[in-house]
Parts: sequence; structure tokens; C-alpha cells
Amino acid sequence: MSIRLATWNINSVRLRIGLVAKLVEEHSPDVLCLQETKCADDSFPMGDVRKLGYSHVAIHGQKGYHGVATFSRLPFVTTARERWADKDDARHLATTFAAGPLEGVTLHNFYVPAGGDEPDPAINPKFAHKLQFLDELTSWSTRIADTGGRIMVGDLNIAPHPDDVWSHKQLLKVVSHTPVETEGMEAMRQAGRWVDAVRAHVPYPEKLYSWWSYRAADWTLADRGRRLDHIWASADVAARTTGVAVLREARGWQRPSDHVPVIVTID
DNA sequence: ATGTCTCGACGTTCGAGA
Repeated sequence: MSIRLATWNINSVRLRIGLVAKLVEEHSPDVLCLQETKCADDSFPMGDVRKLGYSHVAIHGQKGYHGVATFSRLPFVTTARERWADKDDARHLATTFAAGPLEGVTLHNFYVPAGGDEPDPAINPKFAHKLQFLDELTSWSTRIADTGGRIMVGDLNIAPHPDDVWSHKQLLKVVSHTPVETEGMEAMRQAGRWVDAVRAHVPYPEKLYSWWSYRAADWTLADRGRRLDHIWASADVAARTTGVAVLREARGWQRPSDHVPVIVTID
């Protein structure tokens, strides 16, 4: 039996619950991780999620900003909501599958800080926060590097490789692709012995994006995208992945999120 | 590439965050 696992920055789950339903109808993920849900836990559209067939739901939200949620058809037993970078701002959720093909596997759903506009931690506290978050992810990855059964997904808000952005040269000073971020992300990946499950199936140098700005008049025209949304796994789990899909077409749906779903299939 | 979304709030428009 194979499992489909999806991650998607939905940019308001209440506004786009219809698009979540469309994703489920068309791609039927067994596990769905959302970021930027933007609502408090008591406002979450839980009834809609259950109607979509997810009887196992974990949410970690707050009013207005950030927020993550994990839906599953497979039971999970433990839920952790860790505190990162000295803030309680609803950016992480961990669940461990209790039965089925992924039994014992822990899934971490992250929404890493965007980091503001100015890539200088001395003058931009949001960028300093992002770098601190990245440092903590690296320390955490080091601590769990020797364990198997790990998946981490989410909007990591960094496009790590020159072929993960439309123009490496033009984005070197743009937050999401600066050297301190891309090198930090690679250090984190190595510290945790994480495998980039998406690039395992769509190798470099093929261009691959998961986000296109709302600000472009026509996102398809210049195709100025970035790959900010990721699925990483420990080597044992990565070896079981058989394919990935980045749903570029979802950027053209009615009132879309600026991010598109990324899906991995695990045997 | 200063453009477009979403949210909450002493709201009918604005500032903040992305």
C-alpha cells in the first residue's frame, strides 16, 4: 500500500477550505500538512476537514497569523507543539503515526518565518528571528540525526539552490535566497542527514518552484517562482519514496494561495 | 519587482505581515 503525503501553504484555511476540498478530490492525499492557516484553534473549520475523510487532525494555530495543521487518514498518537526562537507563534506540529504503513514515523510540519524584506539581522528583527529559527533547526537536526523514521515538511521559506529560483543572480540579496539562508539550510540538512525527497525525484538542474508572488501581473508570463516548500526525510523513509508532484496548476485556481501543494508518494 | 493578497481592528479604510 502506498501513501500520498502533501504539504501546502494555504494562506488562510477558512478562506480556501474549498480549494483544500479540490485538492482532496483531485489528488486524494492520505496525509495533508497545511501552513499559514491564520486562525485560532476554536475557529478552525474542523467539520469540513472531517467531511473530507480525515478523522485524525492536529492543529496549532493563533489568531490572524501563521498556524499549521496536519490531517490524516492514518491514526497518529502523539502530538508535539514545540516552541522555536523564543516565540509561541504556532509554527510547528509533530505527529507520530500509530498504525499503517508509516507506523512509528514522526512527521514534522513547519512554517519557518519569512524574514521580512531587508536581509540584515542587525537592522531587521524579522530576519534575525528567521536566522535564529534556522540555527535551532540545525541544533535539533543534529540531536535526531541518528534516528530513522523522520519526515519534515512545510514552508521553509528558503529556496536552497540556484535552480530553485527563477534567477539565482537576481535573488542573491533577496530574502529567501541569500547565502546566509541557503548555506544555513544546507548545514541543517547535513546536520540531520535529511534527504530532500523532492529533488531525489526531480534532480537538479531542472527548475522547480512552489511559490509565485501575488504581485506579478501574470504569474505564468515571466514564471518568476521560488521553491520554498519542501519535503525532507531520514534516509530510511526517503528510500521508500517513489515519486513527487508539485501542483503548479493550483496557482491558477480561483482565488489561489501563492504557494502550490507538493506531494510525495511513499511505498 | 513597490506590485497583491490576508487579517484584525475603536472598521466602511488602514497598517502589518507575507
